[in-house]
Amino acid sequence: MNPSIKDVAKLADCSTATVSRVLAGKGYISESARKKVEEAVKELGYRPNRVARSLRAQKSRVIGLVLSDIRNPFFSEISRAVEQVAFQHGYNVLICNTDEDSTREEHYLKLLEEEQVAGILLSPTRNRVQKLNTVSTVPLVLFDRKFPKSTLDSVIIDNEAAAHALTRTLIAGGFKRIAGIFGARSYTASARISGFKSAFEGQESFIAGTHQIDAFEEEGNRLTKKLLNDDVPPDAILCSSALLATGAFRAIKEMKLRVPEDIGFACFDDPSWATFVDPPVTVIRQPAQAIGESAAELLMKRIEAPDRPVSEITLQGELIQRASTGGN
Amino acid sequence: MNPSIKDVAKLADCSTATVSRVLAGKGYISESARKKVEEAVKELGYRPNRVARSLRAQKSRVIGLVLSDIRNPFFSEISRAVEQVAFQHGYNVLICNTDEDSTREEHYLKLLEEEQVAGILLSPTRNRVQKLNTVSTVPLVLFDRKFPKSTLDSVIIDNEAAAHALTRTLIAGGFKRIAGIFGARSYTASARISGFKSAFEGQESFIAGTHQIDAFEEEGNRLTKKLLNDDVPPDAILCSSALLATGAFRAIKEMKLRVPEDIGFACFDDPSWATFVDPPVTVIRQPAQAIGESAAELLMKRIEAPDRPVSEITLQGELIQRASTGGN
DNA sequence: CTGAAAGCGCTAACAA
DNA sequence: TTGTTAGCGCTTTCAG
Repeated sequence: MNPSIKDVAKLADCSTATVSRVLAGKGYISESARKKVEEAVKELGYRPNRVARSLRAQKSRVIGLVLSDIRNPFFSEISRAVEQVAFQHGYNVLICNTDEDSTREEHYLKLLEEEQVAGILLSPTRNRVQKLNTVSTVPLVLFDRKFPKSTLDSVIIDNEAAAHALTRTLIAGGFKRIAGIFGARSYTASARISGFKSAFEGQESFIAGTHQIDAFEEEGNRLTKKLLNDDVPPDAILCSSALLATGAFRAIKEMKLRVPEDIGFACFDDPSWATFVDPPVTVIRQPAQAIGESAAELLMKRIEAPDRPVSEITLQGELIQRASTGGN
Repeated sequence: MNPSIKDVAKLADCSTATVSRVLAGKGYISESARKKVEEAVKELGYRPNRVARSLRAQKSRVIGLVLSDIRNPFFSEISRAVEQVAFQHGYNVLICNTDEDSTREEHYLKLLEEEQVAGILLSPTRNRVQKLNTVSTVPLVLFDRKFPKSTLDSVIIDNEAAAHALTRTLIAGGFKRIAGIFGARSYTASARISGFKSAFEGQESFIAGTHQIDAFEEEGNRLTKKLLNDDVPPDAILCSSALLATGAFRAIKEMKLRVPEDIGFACFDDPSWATFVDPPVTVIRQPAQAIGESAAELLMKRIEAPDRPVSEITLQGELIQRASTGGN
């Protein structure tokens, strides 16, 4: 058994309250007492039991970060930013991965609340608002995705504008039949689809299809092959995430098509390979770090002031034009 | 305030002990009592406080997974496997990201222990065994990396054999001056370096350099550019991880070199882009899923039987030969 | 079959 | 400046 505060008190010949005060560094403590306690702590290798502490305090210095896909570099980037901010405020971050599975999301949300975390950062998998009732008592900030008219803090990018710009780049490159591949039903997907669609207004190009699938690499690969084997295949493809794009770009290469001559290509996120494949890929880079930081800061504020007004922060994606969209 | 077990007991008109028994599903309970309690639970939306439970039980149903780099797909793959196994055994997984920073590693190890997790899975950042004294009381299983002569369970791949095979492929492709880029000091790096070196025995090719750097994309990029700008640059590069490889391959492309004509290339892990870049890259694919599963299973066993003998599981990497190593 | 009571390790009143 | 004490929410003897 690990030593408890009692053991320390016994060794330092004082009460547990004194030990506690020394540890917390508050209240009045004599120099001699402090010294004795510190020695005892060191000698026993004492470390406070956070579970007891949390039970007592009815909260902990831990926040939960619920990611919909840990393999998505966009989310890992965010998690690093979150950790950084949290650390500065004295919080620790525990990460949960839902793999876009709303059952697991619910499970983790419950777990985190039952673990009495101080707050939760979430990129919700689906559009079902009821879910969030399960964590009603815990400060919660949404990032990357939000709900239509929710009363929760959120940090997202202007997905509609970004999708619009990306699609327009493809149109400007001379592509006529553009297929869009988006993640499954979510606020983000809807917004991007709006932007995608609105980009065609008053243009000669048209939509060759708007697809929503699970945002996994293999799904993107499968669908792309299917589309390109159609009787009238699209002449350009837009993917709404790095994972989808990886699968799609692989499909294009597997089918020995040339980009942009045979097929145009553009995607969200800035996959690690986007600059060194042939040709480099036009992308919307999401300010992942800024998103993570803002979300974490918002959560810290919400924890400290649960009744503050709701903030909805919208950041802008950055269009990076490369050769895959032709034109220029 | 969330309802506590007392509230449930009051509403169900029984003692907290009865509620607890119903919840745990053990001990003798009358049908009528069970029903009343279940109704009360539902009505109040009661959810047990895990912190209190853990404090009482002196342990939790949570295991910690400490990753050295959450952005590395190899680790995210592992984390998914770990979660799957853990779930089957009724455990939840909390992920901590150290970014190869041993201070943060230590921090998280302490945190997890203080949070009374049931066990920890760790890919240790550095070779300092003392560190692990800080978690001496918690069941701990190492994966991906281990220590020379430790008394801890571990799951790794045969890094020496894998590096040997990968290097031999490069040599067979006719490359003469091969540079190896490895992650910073770790058991894994050492083993791979051994395999790298031993591959040259009795061969005409020789080592153009054995480099150890932080396993980040930018580092790989920087070093590769530097190497290729040398007076006598290497004619092939071997990278010991996907992240390093991404940076290195990007450097090669940025310098407009042709692979394998100007420079040979091979790496560990199987980056998502390895099949569709020009040319496809020869790799050692690590059985990430198997590693994660084995490690998690080992941990489950260790938790249930703390005194069982130490297991060291070694899996084999798979050589996937593609065009970047020339030959054939 | 059920309830009373103790106690996990810690902190915060309150008293001294 | 320090100690005593109560209690966070839960489970688990031990009696009944």
